[in-house]
Amino acid sequence: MKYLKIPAATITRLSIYSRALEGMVEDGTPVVSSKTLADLCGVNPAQIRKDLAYFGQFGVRGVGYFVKELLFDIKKILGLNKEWNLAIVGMGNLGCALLAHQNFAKQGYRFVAAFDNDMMKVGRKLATGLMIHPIDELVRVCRDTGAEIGVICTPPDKAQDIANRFLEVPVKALLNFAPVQIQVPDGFKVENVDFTVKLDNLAYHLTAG
Amino acid sequence: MKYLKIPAATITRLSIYSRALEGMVEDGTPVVSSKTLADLCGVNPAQIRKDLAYFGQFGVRGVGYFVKELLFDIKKILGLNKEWNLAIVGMGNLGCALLAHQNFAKQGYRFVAAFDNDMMKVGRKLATGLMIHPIDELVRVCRDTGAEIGVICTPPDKAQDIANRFLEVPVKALLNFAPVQIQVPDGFKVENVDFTVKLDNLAYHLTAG
DNA sequence: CCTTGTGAAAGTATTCACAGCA
DNA sequence: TGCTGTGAATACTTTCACAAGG
Repeated sequence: MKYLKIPAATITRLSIYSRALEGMVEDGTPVVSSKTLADLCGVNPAQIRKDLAYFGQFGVRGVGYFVKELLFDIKKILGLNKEWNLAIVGMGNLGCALLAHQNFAKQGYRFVAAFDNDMMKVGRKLATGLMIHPIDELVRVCRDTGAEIGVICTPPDKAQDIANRFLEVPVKALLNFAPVQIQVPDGFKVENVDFTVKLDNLAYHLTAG
Repeated sequence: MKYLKIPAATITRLSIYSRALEGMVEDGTPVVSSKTLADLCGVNPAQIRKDLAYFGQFGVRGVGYFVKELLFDIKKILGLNKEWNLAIVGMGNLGCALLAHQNFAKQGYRFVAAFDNDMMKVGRKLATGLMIHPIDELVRVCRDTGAEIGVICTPPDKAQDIANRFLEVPVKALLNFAPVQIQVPDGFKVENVDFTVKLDNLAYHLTAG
């Protein structure tokens, strides 16, 4: 496997392919062509083949891809052949909902630490058995629990400060639900989840599209 | 304003610019250069100028952009000079958290209808005064309440069926939190919010990057 | 002198089209 | 024959670089 810069969009699509493949495993579909998978994921078949080509050869000419094998290979590419430990900050409505959400666990993401600055919440035990810590203890608790990915669910004005604490752990990857752009040094990575940005796209589409 | 196909990425960035500009309005910053705004949003200054150029001329040479004016103009471009009515389906942890979330209201998005198939939930009144309806009533209630954007928070296997009902209303824009690709006809638009896709990106970065 | 607005250039990403192989 | 793997072609995006203008 020779080195080559992989487009970020390719990684995102691999993730989407894996969702579709998981569905096929459940249905018992043994083999799939790039055409069929493409239709399911709303992309061009050549796109799928190109995306996979960055990492090797996974198919059989004239046949297609073996679903289970391909899923396994994609998960391995993405680094999902291990569990990842998450630490979450901001136990408001959204934070609590994320903690309880089944999808994370299903995909191998596990919450190992939770934080909030509200003294009414600190010390409370969650349904999962997780205890809420004050934010001052973030660095220590993250180190103790082996947190690898930080999830930020605080109001926007707190987000950068929380991020800075994570950098100190160091936790090198952040999932940010606050509607601000977080600044991090090279080597760290932030993914933003901003619902209202998506809604704005829809609003634009309804207005102009 | 001459016609030209606008990149989807441009719309997403406009939305991000508007978040930064909102912050500046609060701080009382009167004027901003493309350079400063770019640093704040993590993009190239020329990118900002190009994005805006699709829609007209908004700046003053040698000076920059008047923050309030630019924010107003961007919001108008995005179609945010009106309120948008949302209908949400699936009142689990996530659905309830979204309903309660302040950001939506702040950005001019208002929930006007809520649905669930769980008979324990149907008929319950939420804190916002909203009543949970059974999904069979989706088409009627959406028409009555003037819902314009549908929000799907159901498990993945229900998502396409819900989408089909929305199409019938017709609600032409959907925000989908279920980790499946939803198929819709031309003219309809779906935006996906999949946390685990974002997490997979982070996992890849931690593994390979 | 500073910063916008914008053609032209560079850089990326996607799609085509077909050779290669089961 | 059918579908993958992939170079070549196309399309799209971003960045550069500078003229225009307060």
